[in-house]
Amino acid sequence: MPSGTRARARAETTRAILDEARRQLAEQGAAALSLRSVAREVGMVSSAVYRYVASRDELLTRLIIEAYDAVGERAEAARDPQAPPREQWRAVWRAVRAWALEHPAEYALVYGSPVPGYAAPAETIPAAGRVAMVLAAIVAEHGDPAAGRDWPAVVRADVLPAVPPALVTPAVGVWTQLYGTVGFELFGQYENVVDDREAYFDAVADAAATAVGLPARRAGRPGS
Amino acid sequence: MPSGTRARARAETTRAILDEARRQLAEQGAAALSLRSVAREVGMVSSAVYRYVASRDELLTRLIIEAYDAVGERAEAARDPQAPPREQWRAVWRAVRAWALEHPAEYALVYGSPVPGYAAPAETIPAAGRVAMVLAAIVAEHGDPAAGRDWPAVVRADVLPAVPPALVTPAVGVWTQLYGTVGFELFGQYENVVDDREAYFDAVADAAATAVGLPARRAGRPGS
DNA sequence: CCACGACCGAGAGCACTGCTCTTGACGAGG
DNA sequence: CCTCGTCAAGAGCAGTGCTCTCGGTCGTGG
Repeated sequence: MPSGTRARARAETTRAILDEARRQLAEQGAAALSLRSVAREVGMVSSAVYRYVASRDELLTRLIIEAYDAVGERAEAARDPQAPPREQWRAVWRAVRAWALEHPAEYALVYGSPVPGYAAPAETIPAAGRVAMVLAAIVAEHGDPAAGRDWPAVVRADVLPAVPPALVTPAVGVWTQLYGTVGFELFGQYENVVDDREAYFDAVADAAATAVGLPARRAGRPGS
Repeated sequence: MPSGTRARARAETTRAILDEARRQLAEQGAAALSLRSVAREVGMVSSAVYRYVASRDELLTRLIIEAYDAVGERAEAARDPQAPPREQWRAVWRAVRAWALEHPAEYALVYGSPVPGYAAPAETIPAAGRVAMVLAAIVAEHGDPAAGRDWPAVVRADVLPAVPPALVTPAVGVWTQLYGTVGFELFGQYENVVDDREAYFDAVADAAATAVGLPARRAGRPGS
């Protein structure tokens, strides 16, 4: 049985290491993250942090999971199930974009090109799907299957069980578009191209909503 | 005036360095690219390569430009201006995907998250636009401006002068979608999600063609 | 209550990296 | 022919990930 005192101290040190690592990640990016400098900042010698983190890769894995969870939480919090479908949709999209703009290095770590020699381990998978699940829930509840009639069924049916089969493929498409758009903005591809980034992003989100058959915004108030 | 013999030897050594660097990039990714190991493989000592390449960053910059040019060339070659618009479109999309699948590390270098501390210098800009120009040419020639009526005008009009103003914003959107889709496939996001990658990709390409108002594929032969 | 043993931090060390500076040789141009 | 620019080589600095060993400390089982 863990000792209590011992375990608490250990948890605190681990937290300090992870926090400092995330700080450095945010400031200089993933490749510049050095175990030695984390150790220095935390006040240990480099070999000591290996008692808490097996390797630099494992440190990155932990940061990846925390990042997935953070953006997933934001997306979940942004969704108001009472609001009209398209408003829910836009809120979630905006939440992902906002988080990405606030945490560019973490976003790059998670959705950018993988660090060479590093393959995302299996334990990242559940955390990775949280945003997708939020979007899928909106599609499942309000999507019109007719919107998917031009799409072939090339996606595994079981990945989004709640979504009407006809909408699964376009849903994957718009999921891709969300991250593609955020990534392009974040990595500077829209520099000197897109003027009003917010308006552009909202327009893409709206087109995506249409692609998965969310009902058009009504002029009157909903529920009439 | 350059000496001729001298200049030729210099050009050959430079090529050997760049080739070996690209080989290592392809095998182990950008972060694993080491100037020292390039030097070893080329048969020089590490300090000697600094006569040809100012720094590791400059080496990466050169590789980026070569990669942009390679994929741009492929895209240009894939387009047959005589073919029906949607066929041109699909051929270019497929060319980009094929190149990316053949050169994943180079694709990641160019379109993935930027290497930290590294800002793409200005000399990469012209090469970067080649694929976009090919797609823009198709849109300019065959796109129906009516397809852009739901899009706000939030993109600088001068980036794609040949494209009808109403289509500029959706064109940027589908340009994003191309790289988002290729990137997701390449970086493993479609693992256990998308079964038939080719069919999925073609479907996305076709939806994109519709978004920029390319005429629907006719049943009869064109030109009747 | 106390000794044992798990745990932990420190330090040295290995192999590697990017980059700089100095030294010596070679060969093309004046 | 001889000078001077160009080039390869080597040593060296500061940094990295990671391993191993050595003492000390502190919680826990007897």
